[in-house]
Amino acid sequence: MRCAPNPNGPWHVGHARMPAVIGTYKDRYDGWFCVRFDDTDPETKRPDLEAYDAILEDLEYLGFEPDATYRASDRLETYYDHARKLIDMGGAYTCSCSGEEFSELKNDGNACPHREKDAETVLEEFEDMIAGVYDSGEMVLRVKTDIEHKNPALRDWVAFRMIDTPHPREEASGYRCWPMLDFQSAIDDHLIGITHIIRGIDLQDSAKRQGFLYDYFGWEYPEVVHWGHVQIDAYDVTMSTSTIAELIENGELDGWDDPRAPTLKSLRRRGIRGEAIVDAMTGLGTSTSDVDLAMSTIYANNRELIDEETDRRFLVRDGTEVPLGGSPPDEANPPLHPNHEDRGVRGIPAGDAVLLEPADLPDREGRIWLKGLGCFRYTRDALQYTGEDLDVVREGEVDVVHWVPAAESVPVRMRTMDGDVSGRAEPGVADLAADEMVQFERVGFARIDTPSGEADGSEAVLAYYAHP
RNA sequence: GCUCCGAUGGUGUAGUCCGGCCAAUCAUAUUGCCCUCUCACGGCAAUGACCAGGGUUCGAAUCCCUGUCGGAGCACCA
Repeated sequence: MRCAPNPNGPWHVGHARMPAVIGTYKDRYDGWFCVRFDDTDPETKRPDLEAYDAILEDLEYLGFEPDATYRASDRLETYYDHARKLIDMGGAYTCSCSGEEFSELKNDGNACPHREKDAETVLEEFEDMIAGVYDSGEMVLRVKTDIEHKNPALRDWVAFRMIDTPHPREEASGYRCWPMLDFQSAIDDHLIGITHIIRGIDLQDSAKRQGFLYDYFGWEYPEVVHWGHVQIDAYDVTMSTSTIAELIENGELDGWDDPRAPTLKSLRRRGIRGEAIVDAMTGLGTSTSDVDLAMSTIYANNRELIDEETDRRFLVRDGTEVPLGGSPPDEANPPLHPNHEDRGVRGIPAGDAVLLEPADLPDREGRIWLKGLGCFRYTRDALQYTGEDLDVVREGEVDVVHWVPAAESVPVRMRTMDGDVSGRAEPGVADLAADEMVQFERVGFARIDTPSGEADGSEAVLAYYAHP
């Protein structure tokens, strides 16, 4: 099987579907899969030189390693050779009709005058195309199919056209005569030995178009499955590489890994495992109708992967400072993980005042349980320690909330899909290393991106929010 | 206009080929209860779907027709 991306940027979440499915099938049925960059349009779908590696990196993040990697732009001579053979068989002709002219003839089921040229002339003109004698738009090579075919989309389609703009890859920059996807892909799929093709419904007619080529060459066409488009809820930004690139260009997004961007790099930075995405994608199956993937499915998968191994911490967002009174304990020692007492506890000094999330501030004379510390009554703008037993929590009389000391907490900047959040975390968070995951209790899972003091000019720990 | 394709709960999916075991599977989401010093994890429960209408049949989610809705192609894009 193959994954044939157009290298025009790093992958968005939807791109994960192809490797997820074919990679999973490969593992299940002892198969083989390659990545083939279909970079045969240096102009309208101009490849981005950095995208080749970016895509391979995204693939690695998802947990797959291709058995081989190809670039169509390395293989022009192969395509030319097959075109020559096709011309010899009388299966193609050079055509200088304008797109409009031809389209009109074609829609009426009429052949253009160039269709009946003899193979020799066609070959000569094709060699001129390769030599770059023509300018863009002057000449194309068409595959002779059936000009009266009931589906107009299949009638005498273009196999090669002239493009004046040089290819961005230096190795391919000399070519001017480029194959269209249907020709390139058809030849490659056979030569590479692809047995099964999965592609989008936008390419529904491709197999039928390419079938004419396979018939000329006497080849057998691979099995094809078409699937619909995937949409993902939870994002304001469209899943389109060019749209995302534009938003980055004009500064609305910080980059491909901005948490608001629906890209794999973004999910990766938030600490979501590739496996969680792959499982969600394979769960979509391969139906031909369009599907909506709920981000909550990816989150649920990820939570299952990381919950047991992720330690707990406190983070208070936009904290309100409240003084403490009544001689509470000096320090709280909640466990690092409630299901794993053996991992030990964290030490959180209480100090004279704490920060609470505004929504957690109790009503006047109301009681609240600061987790790990004890029960307090909110009186005269201060929290007075009541010394009550944990039973008040067990009885459900008092709500348990998270908190941090006002003095000894560490500043945190947490980037989320909905914008940045600033807050303060318990002291231990300052010692966490980059890439560690934490669960901020009652807030959610997050990935430590940059430890305190390491970010440029910032004392704050930089974290990326993953999900609840 | 011409040509393809599709339609199962909020979302995804199984079942459709070879009609009965489907008063429809599983997951996720939502709600409630239990557990818990987290609104995490875990346990239990509830809500919730075969696009519509005809036909064939003893019997239709499954086969046929029509309609409705949705998607795609008819590019010198991929």
